[in-house]
Amino acid sequence: MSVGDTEKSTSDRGRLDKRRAIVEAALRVFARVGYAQASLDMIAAEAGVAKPTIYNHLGSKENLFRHVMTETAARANGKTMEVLESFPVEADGLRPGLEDVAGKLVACYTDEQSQAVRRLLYAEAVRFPDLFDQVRASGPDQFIEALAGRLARLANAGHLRIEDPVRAANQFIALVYEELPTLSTFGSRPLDSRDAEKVAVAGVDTFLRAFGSSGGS
Amino acid sequence: MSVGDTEKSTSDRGRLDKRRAIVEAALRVFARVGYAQASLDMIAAEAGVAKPTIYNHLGSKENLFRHVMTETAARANGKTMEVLESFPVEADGLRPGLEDVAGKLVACYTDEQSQAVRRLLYAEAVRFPDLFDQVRASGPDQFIEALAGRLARLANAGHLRIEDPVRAANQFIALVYEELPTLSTFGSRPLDSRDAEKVAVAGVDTFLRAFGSSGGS
DNA sequence: GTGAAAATGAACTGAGGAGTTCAATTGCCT
DNA sequence: AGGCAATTGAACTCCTCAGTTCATTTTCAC
Repeated sequence: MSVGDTEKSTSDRGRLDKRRAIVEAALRVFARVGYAQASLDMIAAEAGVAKPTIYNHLGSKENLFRHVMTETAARANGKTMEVLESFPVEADGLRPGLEDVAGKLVACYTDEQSQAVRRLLYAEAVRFPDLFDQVRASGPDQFIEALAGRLARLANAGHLRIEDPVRAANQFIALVYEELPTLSTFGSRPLDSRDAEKVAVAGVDTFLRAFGSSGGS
Repeated sequence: MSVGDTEKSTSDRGRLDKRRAIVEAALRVFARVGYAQASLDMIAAEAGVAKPTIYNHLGSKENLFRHVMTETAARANGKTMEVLESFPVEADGLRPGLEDVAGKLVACYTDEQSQAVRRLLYAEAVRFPDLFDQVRASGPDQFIEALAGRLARLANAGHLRIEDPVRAANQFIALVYEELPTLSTFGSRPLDSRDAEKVAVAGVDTFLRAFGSSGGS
């Protein structure tokens, strides 16, 4: 019966909206109960859609999962790469600049969808090893390279003392994220944002103690 | 559902060799295919045991999984704690001492069973959140405390400049493990031990650049 | 309006697996 | 050798769930 469609935003409503609703609902359900425990009836109910519609759009449970993962990961990775746009390029304001970047990275990392995808990828790494590789290649690997480039520029200008930029990039990430995964039980537990901020600042501090060229401050 | 367990679950019931065979086989099967995909028929076959024997010993699939996880985790955690026994206590030989510890920690981390347990815990964190907490509390959390204590002693003797030993301990771990999880696709891929060793040495180097009190080297 | 494409719901199939039962057998202890 | 507990295998119950079918209804484009 007449759905009282509150939103008929654009032209192509029927099919595309259903598809988006399905994908979004699927992410929520997968994140909540895991791949194996998620039934298509659950997802259909959560999306407000009939089960055959899911098959019309996405073919199979496995394919739906792949779509959800790659799509969400791509969005999350995009946001992470954007963080580098505010990466400091001069010695002036280096520390606050790095702290800013670190804080934003932590925010990206602790983003709900981002954590959900990561957790699901780890969880299903046995079942979908190719998915894991694909997402990592298009995300973290590229990010590390980009970050290494920024660090190398700073080192080149004499603002940091770094021999191996890729390694330094990895260590920057490691220090900034530090124990976030354990703190949040891999995303299955909320994380206090003040704690996260402290970890990020402390990570930057240690990074600068190790790699800073001037006094450090 | 099942029974009032008088909870002599661990021993007493049935033959010991059978029980051990079951638990060992279960770990292998769970690690290979994951919890949901592991059927008790598979495990029974792998253990060379009849299916009812599993129920005789361990009651249910869920209980079997819990036993396997806690038991294996306890063994792995024990080995990790042992590493601290060789932790350096003097400035003399500090760097090689730390490199030795770091190398041993990486070895513990990359141990096959240890990785399997970690992967399974992450994978099933949604289904068994309490298991995750339990294992972490009896393992990593205690280890961090112990490591912080050792670092604090070194700092107190003036061999390191550390304000917050717990944070320094977390950062030590973060630097030493660095990107091991991603390198090995969370344990689902073999890891070159020379790479791992390099990561550990580089981690110690950065740690000492940040926290060392003398020249460092 | 009208018709085609899409969505719906409900019922159905088939596979796979947890957990149980039981009569027959094996292993162990004395 | 006798006896008891543990083990075995096979068949069986029950349930969940992916994926399908189809007749009916909704949606949208023209």
